[in-house]
Amino acid sequence: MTETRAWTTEGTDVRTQEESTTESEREHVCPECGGALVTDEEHGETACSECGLIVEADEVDRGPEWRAFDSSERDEKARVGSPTTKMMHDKGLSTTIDWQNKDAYGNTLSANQREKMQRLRTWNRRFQTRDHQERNLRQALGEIDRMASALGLPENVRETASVIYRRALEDDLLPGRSIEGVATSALYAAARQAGVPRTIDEMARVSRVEEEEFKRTYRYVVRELNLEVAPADPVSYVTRFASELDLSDEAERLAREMLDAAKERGVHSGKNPVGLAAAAVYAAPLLTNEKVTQQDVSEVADISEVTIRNRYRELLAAYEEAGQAAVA
DNA sequence: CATTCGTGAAGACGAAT
DNA sequence: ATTCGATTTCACGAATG
Repeated sequence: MTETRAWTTEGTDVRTQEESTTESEREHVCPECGGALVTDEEHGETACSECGLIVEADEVDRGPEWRAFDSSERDEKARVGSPTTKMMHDKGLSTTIDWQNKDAYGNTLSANQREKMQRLRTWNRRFQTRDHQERNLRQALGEIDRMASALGLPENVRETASVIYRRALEDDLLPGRSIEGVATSALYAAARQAGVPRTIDEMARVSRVEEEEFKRTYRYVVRELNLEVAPADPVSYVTRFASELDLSDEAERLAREMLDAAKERGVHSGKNPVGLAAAAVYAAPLLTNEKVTQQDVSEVADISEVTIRNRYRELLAAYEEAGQAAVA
């Protein structure tokens, strides 16, 4: 396919052999016959002008993918349009309407016509912005899907996330922020709302944005959209942490119990729920004589050992209180 | 020796101004 | 934008088993 291209002259390659030799660079010489080398930018090839040997062929071929053997066939197969550009979101392929109230011959339009054109401009602008939002959305949804799979989040969470993202898009929250960041935030919020929260660290690990940007964007999105995201329930982390630490069911049950006791006593207000969950997952095995170090829990939960210590003191206190209340 | 515990300094965050 | 209070983290040393 590529080898024959050097000899064919069909398609949009209307330049003659002489033209291309004069306008192209010829710094190199053909290794086969010593003839001048010609770079054909349109087909992404560098070929010898004498023997046709292709020296470089792995650049982008901008020529047509079809071949035509006479002019009628060419008319049939050719698809027309301006060259594409990366400067515009739609690569310049969409309709544009001139601002001047002139027709194609330069004549001024009637008032009636002018009004019509004004309406057309309005609609055309709407289609273009809609178009670019569509692209934006598609990329974001792809990202949400990718991260959701990486985090093992179920389908309904992805749907919630995409709804949140759409709202962000409609409320013009995107300018100045990355698609990635907003997508990550939407997924994080959705997971929390669905009661299957992931920690900020887990999110940041699968996201393509830095943790700092992610947190900033998340706060912004929540505030602007008035999202109601209740503080995560520590209990929702317990199962995951417990299984990663190979805890017994007994210990896991105990951990939940302690968290419930703590919740009733309002010990958890203002504290990082992850830290509380970590403390419970550390404290429970102590009571069931399983060996789990603070360091183990710290690694699994991404919480410092100090915080585990602080929380678990409070947790034990609350649990004992609750226990005595139950006895009394 | 490993693990746990407690502390003070420092950073980060949200709220209020 | 700054300040303030609460929380979390880090680094360290001491205590415990």
